[in-house]
Amino acid sequence: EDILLKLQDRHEIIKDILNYRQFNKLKSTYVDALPKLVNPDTGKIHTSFNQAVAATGRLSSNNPNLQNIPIRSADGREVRKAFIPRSDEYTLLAADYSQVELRIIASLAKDENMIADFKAGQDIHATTAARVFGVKLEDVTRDLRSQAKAVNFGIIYGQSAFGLSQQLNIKRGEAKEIIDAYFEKYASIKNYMDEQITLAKENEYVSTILGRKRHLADINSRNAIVRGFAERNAINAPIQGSAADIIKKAMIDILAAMKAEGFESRMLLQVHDELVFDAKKTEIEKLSKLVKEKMEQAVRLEVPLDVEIGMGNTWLEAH
DNA sequence: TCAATCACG
DNA sequence: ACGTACGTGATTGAA
Repeated sequence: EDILLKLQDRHEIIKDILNYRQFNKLKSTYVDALPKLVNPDTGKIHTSFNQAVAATGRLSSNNPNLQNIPIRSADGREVRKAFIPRSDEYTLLAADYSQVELRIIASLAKDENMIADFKAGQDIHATTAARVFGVKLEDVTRDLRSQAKAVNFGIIYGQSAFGLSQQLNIKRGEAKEIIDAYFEKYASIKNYMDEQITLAKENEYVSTILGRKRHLADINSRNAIVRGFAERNAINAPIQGSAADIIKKAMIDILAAMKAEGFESRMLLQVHDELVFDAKKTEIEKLSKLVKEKMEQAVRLEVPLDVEIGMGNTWLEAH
């Protein structure tokens, strides 16, 4: 798909190929498959959540996977509208962590610039653009913000100048300049990343904030390619895994409180940084407050955690 | 059984 | 010179 997108101007058939593939995916994986999975006894689709599959400590979902229901494309969003509350006495409530992985890296790295921006409630991709491109916050264009966003995401995964250049369709030299500027402005993040790799090489594992380990057997490999993968895992796993720790603790705290206080609402789904509830309308106010509080207070970081709550008659509307 | 593809965070 | 951004699951079609 990446390659076809880059070649789109070179032949008129490319858009049709991509379009066909998109519809084929939506039809086979969701539109045709999901209705067959409705349990006749409950009238609902029931998924499984796996606790010991993902190497970082995330949950995964299968039979069917309800963690990859479409949302990015307009046609895909039609599928999401099919997910609705149990009855008209209920509504769907979605609670999302905002920028949780960037908050975690800011906190773990103790990066004063990024911590200050999160504490001030700033638009983090915009402030990154201002710092990296050396412009005033009010002069950050849509394009600069979008580039800064790509860098922020790339950093979490240990992306190289080559990877960023491919992502942004720019020259490798330009990508290198952007990354150099980033690490100049966010020096603590560079230090943190180097530290994780050093720790990994010493211990053959890295750890999350709540102590989960990811073993990295290949971290001292003499094969540079194999080692490179392990080094990117050493950077990413503590971040992705700490986010998983945080939402898991929040889920436990929420469930305990809901039980103690006799809620009829139900926790339905977890999608990595989001929880979805079938919320009894009479409980909405109490439930939103409870969920937001438990998610934001699950752990104490150097920056506040921020949770956005939405409600609606479909899963799409709840966002 | 495996690779390719593409849906999500 | 090498390859180049992390983590998943479902579907399809060839081997």
